Amino acid sequence: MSDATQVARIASLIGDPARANILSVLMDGRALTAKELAFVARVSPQTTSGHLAKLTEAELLTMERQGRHRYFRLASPLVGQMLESILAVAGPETARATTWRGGETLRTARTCYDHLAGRLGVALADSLTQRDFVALSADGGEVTDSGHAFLRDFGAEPVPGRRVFCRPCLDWSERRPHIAGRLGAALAHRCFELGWVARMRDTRAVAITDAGRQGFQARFGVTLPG
Amino acid sequence: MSDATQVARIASLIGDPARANILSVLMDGRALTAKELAFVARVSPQTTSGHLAKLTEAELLTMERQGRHRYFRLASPLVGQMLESILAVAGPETARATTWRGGETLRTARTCYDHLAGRLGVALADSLTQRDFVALSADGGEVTDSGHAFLRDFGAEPVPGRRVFCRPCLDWSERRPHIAGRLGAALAHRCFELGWVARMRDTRAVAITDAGRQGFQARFGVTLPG
DNA sequence: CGGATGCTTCGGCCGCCGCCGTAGGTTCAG
DNA sequence: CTGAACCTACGGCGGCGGCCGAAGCATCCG
Repeated sequence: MSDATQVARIASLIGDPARANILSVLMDGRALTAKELAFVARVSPQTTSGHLAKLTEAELLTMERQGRHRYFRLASPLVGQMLESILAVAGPETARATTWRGGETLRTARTCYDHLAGRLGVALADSLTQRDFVALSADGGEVTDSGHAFLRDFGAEPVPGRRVFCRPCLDWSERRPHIAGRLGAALAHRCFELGWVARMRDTRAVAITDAGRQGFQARFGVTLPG
Repeated sequence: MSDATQVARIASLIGDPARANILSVLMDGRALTAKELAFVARVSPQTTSGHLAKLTEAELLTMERQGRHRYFRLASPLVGQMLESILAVAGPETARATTWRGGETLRTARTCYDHLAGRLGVALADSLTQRDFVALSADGGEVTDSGHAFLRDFGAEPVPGRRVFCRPCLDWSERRPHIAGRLGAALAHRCFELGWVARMRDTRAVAITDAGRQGFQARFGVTLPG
């Protein structure tokens, strides 16, 4: 089976509006039940069940039983990365379209699978790059010695693992890279831990708290609009 | 309209096997005619025309008229990046092979339809241009008198035919033009004939031989890394 | 145990879309 | 001007696949 056939197989799965809704809402890395996903997909639970079976079969999602609930989440960061790259292509259209509820909030700060994106994510990447803590290239990134010290001090030392350490991820709304990979995940985790940002319901947008505004200014030199 | 709807719109376009074939074969940055694309898509020209219209409408492809031909290419590197990320999900083993094993080799030298591309292809174009053997413009190219003499001496006189004689082809990895058309084909053919380059299995990458390294240096003034 | 909840399977309906044949517009060669 | 090559527009056919109602398992609760 050729590469193109595989691409078509995956893309046709994402190409259905109901399934695209499901995948999009799972992009923040959370795990949701079939019923919740039926709601966001705006189709009946029966139909949703079929969609989820297909997505799981294709290894775009993973499922874990928990009592009588079934929780679904993206199978890997690769899937989130793929969705993000499709958004990057579809993005200009979205930007041209009328602003919808939450649009501006999403552009300010949101989660991208397990790291921070939007203006906040890009600003953090800029800050780290400008201070020579991180060197970003087209297809990878490295943390400098002083960068490691800064991260240790900040409390965001990435956990060891096989996953790529630091990777630039093109931001669909800002059209500039933010930091993904284990480093991106660690940064985001620490920001949530410090209460600098907080998840919002039913959206990937995150709220920046007052403490966050002060913290991002003090530690990263990033000034965010109040 | 939500971002998920946009994702579905783009993905459903890619989700058709014929269109996936078209996009995949264009991933190397070449521009192909509708007829050629009909062949790779394995559907009739009429059907292909419809597909190409949709892909162009969605700004995944761009089209330029050239006489009675219509050349199609990917609208931007973002589109190629998106396709790669889908491929990364579709076949981790396949993607790793293309990205890692062949990545650097592909960038160094590869075939683009029937001519040479990558750093080698761009370097040859630069050499011919700099010596006033070839004059490249945005939508075509001409060979000078001294250029014809050089080519005759080199043994790469293009065969007569209706096909475009000399055409700049934007190089996917280098983002600079290399030489396509009958001239590009003749050059590539002669390089293979001289044993300067050799095809590799299951990839568009080509290997540059030791004889090639010396030859490219002597005849074209092109120095290639060992 | 019986009812409620979460989820899946099955079956049938229906609309969308990919496909090609025919026909027509445009460009180029002789 | 004639014929050929390239591409597109239109119409009708056929099948894939999304959708829901009804029914069937699994799990939890009282």
